[in-house]
Amino acid sequence: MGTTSGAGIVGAAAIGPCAAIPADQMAFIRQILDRVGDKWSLLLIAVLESGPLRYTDLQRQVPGISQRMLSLTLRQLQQDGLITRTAYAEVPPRVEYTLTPLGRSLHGIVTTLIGWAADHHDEIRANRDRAATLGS
Amino acid sequence: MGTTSGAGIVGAAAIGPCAAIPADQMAFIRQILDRVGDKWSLLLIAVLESGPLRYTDLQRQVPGISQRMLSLTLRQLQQDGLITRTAYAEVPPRVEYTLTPLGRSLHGIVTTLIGWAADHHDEIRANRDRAATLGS
DNA sequence: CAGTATCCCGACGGATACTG
DNA sequence: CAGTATCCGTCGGGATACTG
Repeated sequence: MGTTSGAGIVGAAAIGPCAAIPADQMAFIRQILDRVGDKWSLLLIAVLESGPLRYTDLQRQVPGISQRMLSLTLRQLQQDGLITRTAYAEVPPRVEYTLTPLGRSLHGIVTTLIGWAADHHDEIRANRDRAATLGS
Repeated sequence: MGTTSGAGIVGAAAIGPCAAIPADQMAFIRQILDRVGDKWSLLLIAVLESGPLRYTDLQRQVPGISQRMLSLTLRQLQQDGLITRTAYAEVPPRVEYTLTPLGRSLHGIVTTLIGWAADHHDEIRANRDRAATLGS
């Protein structure tokens, strides 16, 4: 599918006003979304943008993440081939995590999403507050 | 995408190899991610791309979503100002949901993400399977 | 330093039934 | 048609303690 699938979806939707995304595509969209849309993946990818980071560095740069979730998320990302883990056999053990090319290809989207969040954060906040006020 | 703030984040990250995303930005990035990264929001936005849809249409076009989650997600999206809800006082009640301009601005990102998912789905699958095999 | 192991709670979300 | 109400299971994920 390469660069065609994305356009394929758009194209399909453009065929008719009610053209749904095919059910099978829904399935793997959800799979990717589950991985990418979890609480920490995107944040870790965003933070890894600027270069390799060690376990402790990641923990420091992503405030609020627990050791458990850091380990878990890193392993998932690694298994999906989005990051690589490199352990150096040294006396104080050192492990570095790096984005793979695949991970870097996602990073552009992450950056865009973060940019969108930054741009519209205030607007969304306002809408949310306004809805809460009207609802009360 | 972001016209100003996004560049700001990128710029900040570009300052130094270890420059983290500021903690306060982390906070609202997480807020946006929580909303956008949940199980159904992106799918609903994707489906609403092609125009207004009614409750039942949405339920049909997003296979697997329960009435409960459809209602809940729609209300959240509405409160955030990403979609509008229009009820027509007719004898068979009719309600239409539409993307707001804000929602449409997100939709571009959604499409990109879905395109990415489509493009790299096979690759990720392969990586995942390979990791599972090696691990056993 | 770089993790793993265990406990545990809250929410996310599905199924079902009911309503204006 | 367009929802709401209720019940209930699953599991994401935090806190804490321990290990190579």
